[in-house]
Amino acid sequence: MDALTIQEAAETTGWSARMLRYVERSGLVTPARSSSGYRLYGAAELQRLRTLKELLARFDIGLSDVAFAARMQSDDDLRQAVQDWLAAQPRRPEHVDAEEWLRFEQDKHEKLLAAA
Amino acid sequence: MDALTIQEAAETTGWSARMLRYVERSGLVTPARSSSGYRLYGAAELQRLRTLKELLARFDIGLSDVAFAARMQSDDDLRQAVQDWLAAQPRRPEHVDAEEWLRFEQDKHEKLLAAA
DNA sequence: CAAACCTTGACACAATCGTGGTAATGTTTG
DNA sequence: CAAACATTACCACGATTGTGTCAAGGTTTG
Repeated sequence: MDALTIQEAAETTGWSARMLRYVERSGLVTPARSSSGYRLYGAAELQRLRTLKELLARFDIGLSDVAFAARMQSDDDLRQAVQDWLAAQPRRPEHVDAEEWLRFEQDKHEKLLAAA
Repeated sequence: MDALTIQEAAETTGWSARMLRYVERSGLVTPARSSSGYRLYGAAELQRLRTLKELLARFDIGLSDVAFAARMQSDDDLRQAVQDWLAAQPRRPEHVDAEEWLRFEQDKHEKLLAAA
């Protein structure tokens, strides 16, 4: 199985060569290097690039989001701290005022409409 | 009264009133509302604001990062897709590839020369 | 050797994030 | 009632993300 240069990889994955370098800088897909420094994309990298593209599009998320998820996965302290913080909020505010505030908002809008 | 207005909450949490509204818009800390629409920060929200501030500072991450983590936690499909993608990652960059590729290339050249 | 690649670095630009302000207007309170 | 405070909506501005392009120079290859 041979490896593709950045331009070839770009053509077969739908990314631009510029973005392949950016993706690499983000730490998400790191191709091997030839002895003279050329990036070499193998089958594994190409597959990861294609699925990454699909992942971003499907959920409308960014490279930075996936990079953060990767950081959370590799940094135990970070993952623990974030999950602890998120876990401390399982339910919605149960305030009875919510409903009343909604009516208030509606009133405000009606007033604005009436004033026009 | 155990609920603070936005200005009082700002003073006791270290956030600015402006940022408390921004944090709310990010979906991370949502105070209750009075019947006239005023934000009401209770002990739980104040605590969450303080720990959130500490979390961001400690790991040098942004609100958007925590917001993404929250989205991953509540969206099963997203979490699954991201974790699947990350799980398919090669353990660690094996720099063996460059050498092997080099040998492969040399072989190819030798074969080509031999065939000529 | 020359064309066509590759590399890093830099300039550029739109969009978003993280903050701070101000304005117009409604609410609470001394 | 007036001062103080809330609300939303907007303007502003630096930093980051995502993307393109171009320059200067090394590499591969016909």
